[in-house]
Amino acid sequence: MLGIGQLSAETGTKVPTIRYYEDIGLLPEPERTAGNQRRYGQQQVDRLRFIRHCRDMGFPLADVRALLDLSDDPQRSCASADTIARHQLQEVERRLASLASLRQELCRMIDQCAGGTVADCRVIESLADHAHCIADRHTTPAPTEQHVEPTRRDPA
Amino acid sequence: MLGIGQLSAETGTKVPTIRYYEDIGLLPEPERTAGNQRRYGQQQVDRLRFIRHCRDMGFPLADVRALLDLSDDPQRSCASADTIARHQLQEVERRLASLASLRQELCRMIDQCAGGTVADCRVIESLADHAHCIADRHTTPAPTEQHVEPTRRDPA
DNA sequence: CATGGGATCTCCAGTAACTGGAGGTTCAAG
DNA sequence: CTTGAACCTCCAGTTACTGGAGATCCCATG
Repeated sequence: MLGIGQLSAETGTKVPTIRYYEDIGLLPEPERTAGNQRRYGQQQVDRLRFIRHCRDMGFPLADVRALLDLSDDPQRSCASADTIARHQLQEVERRLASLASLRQELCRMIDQCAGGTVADCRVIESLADHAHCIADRHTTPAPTEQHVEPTRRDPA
Repeated sequence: MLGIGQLSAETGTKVPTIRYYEDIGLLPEPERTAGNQRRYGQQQVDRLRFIRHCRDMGFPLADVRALLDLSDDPQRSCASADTIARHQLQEVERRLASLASLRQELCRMIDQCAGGTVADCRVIESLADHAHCIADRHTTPAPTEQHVEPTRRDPA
């Protein structure tokens, strides 16, 4: 049986995070010593590793929860697991694309910076000027712009 | 002069977000009508566009603040703007790399899913099994693992 | 000039996914 | 038996917003 610190070291998860996962019900309440300290067995280690792996793959905790429920019941069809993974893949590809264009724009900005004063700094200018802006939300004087679905909130 | 709703439409920024930026001091307090409603001029529009563009580029608000301070004072050297941008570029490239390997792993998972029950679902298994895990944090029984710098918290 | 409905106001609470600290208790080595 | 590291609970803070309640304002009609 491991203490919470050992579990933490074993899985690369911070101690408060483990307690947090327990609070929100991702990890079951573990056994306790007479003195009220948590003790974990191999099952918990595996479960936490599963969670971490999911998180590393970019799954939000809600998806992780769904996946855990799934894997707790091996009789069920794996269709939903597949769906979640596919959905996640789409998300990842969306982000890849947007990061790639972002990188391009950053490179352009940096390349053009000659190192003088801010007055003629290309970086600042690029940031202020939306002529070359790749994303077209929030562009320039769009006359009749409605809420085109912000799409904001990829915390990239 | 624009009302907050017009500014919102003009820049693709939600109204509460504009007020939030004002609260945290990114946007100066605007003029008000006799009835206490905010009115914005072109300067504010530009400033908010600058902010949005920075955010779209992935700069955290702290960096945006630094960039704004910089651009408010055109005499200063643009070295720090350049530094911030370069730093951001590194970050972007780091994320690109990690997303790319993530995509690979997701693809592998999905390819192998034969569509049966969870018991033999490759997706679930992949998530549970760390043999192929690309990231090596939180891996398997690493005997002496110290805090190798979590590196977690790219909210990808 | 009255009125009504949409836009705005402030304040507060909540989101995700943790993270950290205060103040107190327990475990295990020496 | 002592001592110091690890652990406990509770709570507040982080980032970057987002949403709702309840009250007020603006302005285009009638």
